Amino acid sequence: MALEAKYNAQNVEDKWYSYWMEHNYFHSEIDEREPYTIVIPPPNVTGVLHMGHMLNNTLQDVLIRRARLKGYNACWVPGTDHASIATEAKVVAKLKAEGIQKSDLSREEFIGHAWDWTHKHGGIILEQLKKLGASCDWDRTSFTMDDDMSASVIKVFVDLYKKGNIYRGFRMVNWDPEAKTTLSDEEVIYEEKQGNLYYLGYKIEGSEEFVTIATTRPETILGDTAVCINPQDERYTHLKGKNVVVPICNRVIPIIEDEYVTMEFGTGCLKVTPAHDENDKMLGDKHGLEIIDILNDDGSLNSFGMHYEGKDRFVARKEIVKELESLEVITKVEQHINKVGTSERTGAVIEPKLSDQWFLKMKELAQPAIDAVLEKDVNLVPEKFVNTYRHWMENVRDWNISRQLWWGQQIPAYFYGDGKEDFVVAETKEEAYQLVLEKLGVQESAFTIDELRQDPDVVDTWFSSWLWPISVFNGILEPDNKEVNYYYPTNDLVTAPEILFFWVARMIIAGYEYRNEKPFTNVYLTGIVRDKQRRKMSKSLGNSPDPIELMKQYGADGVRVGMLLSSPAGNDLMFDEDLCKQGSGFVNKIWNAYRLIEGWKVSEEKEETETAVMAIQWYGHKFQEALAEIEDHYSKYRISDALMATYKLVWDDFCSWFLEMVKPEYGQPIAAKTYASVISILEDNLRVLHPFVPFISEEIWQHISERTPEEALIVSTWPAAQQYDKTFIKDFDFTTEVISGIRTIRKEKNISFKETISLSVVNSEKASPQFDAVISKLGNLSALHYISEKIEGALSFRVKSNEYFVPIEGAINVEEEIAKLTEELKYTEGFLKSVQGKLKNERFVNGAPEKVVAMEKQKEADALAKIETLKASLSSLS
RNA sequence: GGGCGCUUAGCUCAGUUGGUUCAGAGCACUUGGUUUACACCCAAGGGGUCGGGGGUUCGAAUCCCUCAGCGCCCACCA
Repeated sequence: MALEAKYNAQNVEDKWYSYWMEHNYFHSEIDEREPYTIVIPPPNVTGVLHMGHMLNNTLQDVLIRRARLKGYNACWVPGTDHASIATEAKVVAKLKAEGIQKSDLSREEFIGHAWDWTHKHGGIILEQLKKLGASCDWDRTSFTMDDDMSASVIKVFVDLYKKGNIYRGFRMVNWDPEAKTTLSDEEVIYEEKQGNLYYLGYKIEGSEEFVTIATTRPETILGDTAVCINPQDERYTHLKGKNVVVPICNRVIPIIEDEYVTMEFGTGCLKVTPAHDENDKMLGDKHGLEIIDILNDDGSLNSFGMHYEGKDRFVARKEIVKELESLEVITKVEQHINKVGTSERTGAVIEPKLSDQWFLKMKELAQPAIDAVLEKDVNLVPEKFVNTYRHWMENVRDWNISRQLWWGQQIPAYFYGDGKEDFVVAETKEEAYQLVLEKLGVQESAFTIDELRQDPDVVDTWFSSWLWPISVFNGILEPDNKEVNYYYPTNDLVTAPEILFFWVARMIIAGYEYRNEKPFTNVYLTGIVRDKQRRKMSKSLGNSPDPIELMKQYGADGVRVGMLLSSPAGNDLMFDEDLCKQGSGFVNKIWNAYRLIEGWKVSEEKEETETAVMAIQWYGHKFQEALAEIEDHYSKYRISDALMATYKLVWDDFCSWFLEMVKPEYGQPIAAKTYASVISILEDNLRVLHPFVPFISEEIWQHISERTPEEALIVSTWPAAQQYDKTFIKDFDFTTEVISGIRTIRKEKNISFKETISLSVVNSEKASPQFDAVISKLGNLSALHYISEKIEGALSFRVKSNEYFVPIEGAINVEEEIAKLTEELKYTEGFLKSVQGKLKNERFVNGAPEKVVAMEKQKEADALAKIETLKASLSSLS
């Protein structure tokens, strides 16, 4: 069957992906082999594939395919995340477009819509991953809202509550007025925003005097319950113990004293609004201040906002400024840059808000997770993230895990009264009921189960995904099951540094808490995919190419290579479509190399050529050298370097040198023995190529000969490391220099590559003649002579101290030649001078290691010899 | 404000404990080449005071100090 001249990625890729699926190669089950496990960072269930996923999953697939070839029981668990807030926001928006408000629906109805949405859009992203070639064990596909996953979350919640790690607290939390839910500290993004610092005069009670405070949020004066000064501040000594009047609402509030106030900032006089600022809350608690919350859940002002009631906080701010101006209490307005917290999901400006929420105590839980990373039980790659991780973990604050949403695991807390402590936590309502009866010490008749009210809130999405490496193997509900015991801990985790705290750190915590063991050994942190202008690729900027389109254009193999070409761990990837072009160019190169081999006629009678014999020997060594380098790169997770080493091995060494050497003369057959070696070498190349370009490698592999399903490349073996001869490689390198010299002469003198020439050498280097046949073939020589005297008037070049001559009638330009030689002489003399300078320096001779001194001496001798020959050549010319 | 990291060829980056092969790779660029796998190709070639300055050393891209620029993370300064 003749091969198509042009490689059709689309057809080939679909064909082999189906074949792989059909034969279940991706599926893993417990056996006697050592497992190698990766759990996918579950993408949002309703998300679509973006460039970050492409990078991430290409890396994971490279790792898992290589592990599979290395004989591990490779298991890559795929799945999706229900993404509580993100998905709920999408569903709310969709319903709104249909004229339905969330508040019009019951919880059950809304969740029904959410499931519809999930079923409709969910899993698209997983289908897209298949296009990329992701060899996930699809039988194990999990979803964080699967029944067993949710049950695991509930079990863990109850467990942590019982252990006293989870508590309910009335605390200052981050409130997203758009999603109308609280957020964890990690979900708040601080952005620098240009704002104003308003200086407001508060009238001192019983006096005509004013005291000036500075604020960036003038609307909050309606919630002020004190003004605070530093007791050290002599400017305000006279105010101690007095009261002031808040403008507009005319509330009388005390002046309190606290060291907390920075005298240098603003006026050194601080207004205290305990309901709307964490520090103010702290002051309020300390000084027993009243708490006045002026905001509704949607960010509009409530009745404490007086005539601004119902107006959005930002509208109210503007209008209040106007009123304050008219009251002439604004003494100054300064431009002020401050950091404003915004919601990671909705972008809304976060309001600090006091409310009852569920919190997880982190400090104790974090300790084993800190130790694990510091003791390198868990390796972060690159290592620079260890510091960041440590710093965060050592200063970790309690985690607000409740969300005022419906889409997610509902908190298993049941209320039976109106008191702060009138609740129980249990896995089921029935258990909760029993607990309540016990707690109250009453009979069933006194309190019915229907009177129990489950907390309407759900847990943070990350409170489910932190169990992911355990729960995908059902290790929470059945801690001693065979699967989790076999596959856990997993080997590698590949993810973005953005979620180091959100997810990675918490998984490590959960791992130690629930398995008493790390969840994975290595964490490979990728960079962010950016465009050429270094902007992060995002939907809103519209600067992200569509991965599916890219794969159509360049083939999945091409895009994989493109993604990997420039993505060192932890460094951002400056994505450029040209990288994919380079990738598909590489695929094309592999394809054509195979077309060449495939087209040869094979002859049993024909003898192996000397060149081919040397080529096969050399490539054997070269391949091993490259393999060692590739392995080294892999071991350090330098995947792009491993790819580049493979790229050069295949393109330069295999195609440009090896194939050129074994290639039979035009129209001639190739010796059967040579052919067999070429095929074997090609197959080894395909094995190391496979993790990077799975499709074309399988295509060629299967085309080489008929293979049974057991013999597919995907489940074949990684080449074994062997001893190799470095000297042999070095000698060959010398040979390539000679060939380059011949090519240079041909080019300079315009001698066609088809025209044979004769070469003579003065072999001062005593170079081995073993490669002479190679030189003859690749240099297209008519003859190769060893001579002892230089040839006058011939074209010449040097490799080290060897001199090569190509006698061509009248081809030599004496002047040019003299100029060239003079220049080289000058350079060599300068070089000699610097070497001799070093050798004359006693401190160098005494201080440097012998090896280095000997080397310098050798350099000196070489230079002297070279100068001799150069001078001789010059004198013969002139 | 605290912490971490970066600065090497036009671009993206390697450069392991200072010393063979230390100034490299890929891409881009220049020049020449297509009847014989591939123009998504072949061959040859040009290109960098290793951010600036200072120091340690016989010797520094590599170690120390300092300055400049950039990036990331964390932090409640109104």
